[in-house]
Amino acid sequence: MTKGTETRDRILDTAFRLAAREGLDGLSLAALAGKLGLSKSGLFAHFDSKEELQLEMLRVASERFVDKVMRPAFKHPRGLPRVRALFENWRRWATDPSLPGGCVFVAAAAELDDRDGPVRAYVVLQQRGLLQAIARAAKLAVEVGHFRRDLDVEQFAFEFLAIYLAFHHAQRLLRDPRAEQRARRAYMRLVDDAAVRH
Amino acid sequence: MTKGTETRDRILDTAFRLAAREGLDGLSLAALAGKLGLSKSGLFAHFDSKEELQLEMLRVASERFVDKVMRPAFKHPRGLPRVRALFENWRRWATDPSLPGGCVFVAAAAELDDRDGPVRAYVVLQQRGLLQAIARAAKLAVEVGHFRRDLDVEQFAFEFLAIYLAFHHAQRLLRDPRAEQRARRAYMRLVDDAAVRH
DNA sequence: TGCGTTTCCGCACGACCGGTCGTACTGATA
DNA sequence: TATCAGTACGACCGGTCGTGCGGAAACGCA
Repeated sequence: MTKGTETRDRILDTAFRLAAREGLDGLSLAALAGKLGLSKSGLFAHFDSKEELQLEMLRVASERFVDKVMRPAFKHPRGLPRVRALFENWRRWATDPSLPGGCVFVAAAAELDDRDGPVRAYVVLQQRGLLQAIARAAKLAVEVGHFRRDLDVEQFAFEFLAIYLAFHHAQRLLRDPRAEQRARRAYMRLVDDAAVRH
Repeated sequence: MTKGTETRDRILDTAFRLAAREGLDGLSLAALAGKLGLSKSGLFAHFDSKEELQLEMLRVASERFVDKVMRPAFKHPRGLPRVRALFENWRRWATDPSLPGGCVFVAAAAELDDRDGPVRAYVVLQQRGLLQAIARAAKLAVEVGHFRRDLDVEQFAFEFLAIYLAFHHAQRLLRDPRAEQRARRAYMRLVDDAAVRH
């Protein structure tokens, strides 16, 4: 039991890294097995299908995301500090040098947007949850008095996500050295606008 | 020569539509040939390699983009009307029902962000040009007195693109019926902030 | 009408795809 | 010691991928 789950974890971890670079489809069983020093069939002993592997890998990615972005942010006090932590953690997530290849979910989102099936459904769920979490943090910032009372928190979440996507785009595709600065300025503008008028 | 270029155009047009749905890699010669009523080899007679086909297809996509988004926008008077037209045309481009599958460049951007080669180089060039065009339109809006003089027009372009990417995300992946409204509100906030204080 | 070029097809290739097969070694249980 | 689930192996399946080649049909000009 021990050895099995350990190998399974290794598989999912490697799959996670590989998928960030190659995408969900680009992740081939042969390449994954090769990188693991495993045979394709040895790999397959742990999963019923490639789709199941993709799903499990995305679940692992979600856990990591929660561990690295959400949970640490929610340890900061409600309101602006927490929103700021969310932004910084998230920005770091997209450029984590130990996890090269950018954000799996950004890649998956583009790949899956016109398809159907359980993998797409999972990514949609994850992204909706993410938007809700941002909106919740914004709502708390309203309640705590950092943001104005008439703030549309879902609109806030939409624009928050927008900054992240553009940052990812500028950083990974365009390799713009000013990407981080641009994202931070956009974030400041967003937060300034949401803040209570003084 | 006539028949040949005509077929070539048909190929590129169909490739363009297909690639929007399937991505650059997902676009397979067999599927493309099938949709064209051509054999794979007959199709291949027009291109030296798949990579060349991808490049040519992207060039066609760029032309279409210029035709449908940029050129009509630049017929509007300088300043706010032109910026607004840019936004509306672009939004329409991403949801054009006659071109299903979303924006090719968004799909390509996610696929190519970690690779190298001429296709990636072309997409990067195209995206940089796009950002420059937005920045130029913003600069004209400054000169015309619609935007404030201290506006960072490149920052404006970054945030303009951000809204588009988030709109694409919300529309195509999340299928959020409020996507358009969200994008428009974000646009208004961006333009309000860029406008001259009164 | 005839001829040369353009355009396309049939066919085959090697590589790789996701997936299955029977097999064998391991360590825990009985 | 016998049994058996867990784990991994190498060989192999049918299929699809991009690509190359030789020839036939259609075209455009004389």
